[in-house]
Amino acid sequence: MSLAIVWFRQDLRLHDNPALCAAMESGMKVLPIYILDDGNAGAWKMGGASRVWLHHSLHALNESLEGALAIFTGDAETILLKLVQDTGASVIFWNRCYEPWRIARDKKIKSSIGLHVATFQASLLWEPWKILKADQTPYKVFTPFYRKGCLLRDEPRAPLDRPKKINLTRITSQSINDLDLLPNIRWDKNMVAHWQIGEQGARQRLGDFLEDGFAGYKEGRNYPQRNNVSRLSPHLHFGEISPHEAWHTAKRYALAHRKEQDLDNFHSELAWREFSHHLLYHFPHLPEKPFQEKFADFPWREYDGESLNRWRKGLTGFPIVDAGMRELWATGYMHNRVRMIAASFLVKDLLLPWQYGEEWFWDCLFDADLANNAAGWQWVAGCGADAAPYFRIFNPVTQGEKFDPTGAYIRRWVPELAHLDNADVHAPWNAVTPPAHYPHRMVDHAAARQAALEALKKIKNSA
DNA sequence: TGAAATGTTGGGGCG
DNA sequence: ACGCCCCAACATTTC
Repeated sequence: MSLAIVWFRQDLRLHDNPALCAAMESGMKVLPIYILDDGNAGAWKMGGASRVWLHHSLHALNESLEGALAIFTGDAETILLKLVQDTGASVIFWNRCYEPWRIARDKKIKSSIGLHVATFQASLLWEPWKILKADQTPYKVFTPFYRKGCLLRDEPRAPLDRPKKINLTRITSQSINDLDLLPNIRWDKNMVAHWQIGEQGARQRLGDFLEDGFAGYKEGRNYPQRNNVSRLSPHLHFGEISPHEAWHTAKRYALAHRKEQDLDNFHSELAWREFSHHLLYHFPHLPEKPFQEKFADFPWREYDGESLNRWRKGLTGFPIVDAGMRELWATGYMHNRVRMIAASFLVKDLLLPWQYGEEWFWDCLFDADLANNAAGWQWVAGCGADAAPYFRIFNPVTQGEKFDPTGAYIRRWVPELAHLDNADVHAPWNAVTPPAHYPHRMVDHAAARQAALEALKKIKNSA
């Protein structure tokens, strides 16, 4: 009986897994594998938090596969060539990935492996190369991308069922623990307690979100202390649940509960994820270089380790910024509204290059995703496609008052401020007795805003 | 998926 | 009664 290899990558699930289904339908025995391929990732080797998540997610997947998941580490091409030779496998199935380095690597493998490779769409709702404007160039603005490019095409396919019985085969390989994904200093333990990692947890999370937080999503998703965001991002990144599943399950729920408005907004957020991947696919330098070329001359401040560290550790003296940075440190996640505020502070108040923030998020976020992270940072910095205009500068006090009106989010993550009343919790320097153990604000926002606008003038008129 | 500065309007206090 | 000022509330413009 011939053998099919199913190469799991960013699709660590059994439900709605087209590569796995195709392998099943082939009637062959199935060898499921995972390869940790750091060498080919270049500068974008997985960050610390991502590795922790991966460790647990692989364990969960392996359990679903009755312990049959074979583990390898090293150059994927070398490993696959040897594996095919050793096992006599006759076909490889995988679901497509979209980071530039993975595309290049997979393309190379396809041409060198010498046997049939079947690849599938599983991580995106629309393939980036299919969504083009009439002139065959990629969209650079979200709304037409989504409304004309995506919505006017076919609706995303319905998710596939989990295969009932998989004809698994086992080989000896490394174990997941050999991958050394957990840190030596165990900072990860409290972080993972906030999550249920793995396919089961991902499906549970979607269900809980629909029950507890979907109604009022449109409005509530901006308020970090509320339950109105899905928190699916790490699960989606690792493919523990597919975007198709999220799209259709939310739709079913929304139609049954008359929540069409919230559905539109939730779908639109899934589409922002599509848009980020679309941009990265068509503009592979997105993680390194400003999308708008004139920003190459932007007068960023010199590297300043002291300021950068205060931002990283949540010691800027601006409560909403510090709360976000500490939420990130403690949970591997930050609410989206707060990401925008904290990111804006780094690039506009501190005038430090967005790439510094991108690197920190890459290392700390459980949902660290090359496309989303790069597109998000460029958006905030004002140098991205369809970006916020540079002069749109967030005021951390105003944003805090608007989106955390009771200060509940700030009090949760910055306990030094918990005793302040609502009038002072967003601007503790105004308190009659400022908190003793909280840093004074590291910049004057009004002055920092002026400096940022000054800096903008230097590039405004260049092409 | 901003905020601040500037402009406009209209009600009320007051001489 | 009337004009004037003040200023909150809202709208528009600018960065």
